[in-house]
Amino acid sequence: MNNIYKEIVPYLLDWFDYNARILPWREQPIPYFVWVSEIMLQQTRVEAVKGYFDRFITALPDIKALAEADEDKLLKLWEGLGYYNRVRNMQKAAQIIMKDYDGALPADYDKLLLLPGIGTYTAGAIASIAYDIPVPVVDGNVLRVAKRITASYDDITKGSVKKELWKELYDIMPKDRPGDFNQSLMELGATVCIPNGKPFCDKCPVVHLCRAFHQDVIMQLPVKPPKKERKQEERTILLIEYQGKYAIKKRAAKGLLAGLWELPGIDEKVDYKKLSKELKDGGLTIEAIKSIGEAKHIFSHVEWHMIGYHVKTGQVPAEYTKANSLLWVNRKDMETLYALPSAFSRYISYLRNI
DNA sequence: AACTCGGGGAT
DNA sequence: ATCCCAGAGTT
Repeated sequence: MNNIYKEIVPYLLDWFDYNARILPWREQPIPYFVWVSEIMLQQTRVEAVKGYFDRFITALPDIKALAEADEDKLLKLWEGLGYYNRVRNMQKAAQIIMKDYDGALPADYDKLLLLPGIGTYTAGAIASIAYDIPVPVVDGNVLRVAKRITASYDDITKGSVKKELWKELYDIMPKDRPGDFNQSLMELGATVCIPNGKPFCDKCPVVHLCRAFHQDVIMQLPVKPPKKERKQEERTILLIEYQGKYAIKKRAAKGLLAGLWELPGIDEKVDYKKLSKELKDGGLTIEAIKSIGEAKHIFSHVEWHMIGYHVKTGQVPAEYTKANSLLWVNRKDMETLYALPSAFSRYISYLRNI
């Protein structure tokens, strides 16, 4: 077997010894800490995670605390990180670990893989970093570095390509330092062999082995197919004020921003007149309606184009509150107790400045 | 295999 | 405005 990746191992380990970033979750490789950090890091940059990790493990210092945590508290700790099913799945896994594994993450790649929210990447990361088990990780960084080193034009979004790379790396894993090797590949991808912009090949410890560098095709790799366009959606966002409190609403348990809180609204853009009619039909007594501007929020595959209104009411029938499953909260509670995603930030900040 | 699921920083 | 990020689950 002629595996090109075997040659990079010593260079990457030596490089990692001197160039590893100092990160909060690297201070102690406690399995729970590794797990939390790896879940947070899924599709999320290191810089974004830094502000969340310490707060999370301080609030929920161990697996037992995570398993027993209140859902609103959990979501509030995750607010802004996105992909909220990550934290819900992590809690489900924590409950399974309490029940089946006596409160400790299993030191076994296949058992890790069975837990909710832990796929091939995260199982490999926990196994190698926390338990020194020689299994590889294949994330976006590893794919990019690997395809450049081999000057391969494989479509890295294909499962077969990821699977093949996993096997090739599995065969050359250094048994003494699997976690460091995996992290060195990702670290190289994040800091030297970067995705956007020109990589710093002059600082690369394996440039002498890099086929893309020698063929001068670095910027053409890795190969990914173009993504499809985002769906456009229009919404009206309402800041309904009643006796100094404002209405919020819990989103559906499935779909976008599942289970998070939101400002109530309408699934289309309505003008002053139509809004006025809709509210009156609902039984509200309106004292004033003020337009509070338009806003756009871009998700991965959807765009919201919003128009907002501040509605002051003199009377809200209990019927209306119930029919729309609203919760009335003051400004402070809205910001501190309930996870309101940043899609609404423009209107939340309007409220803050009243 | 294709879709869904967030948010933000760099370019 | 576009890309992509220490991906996983569902369809």
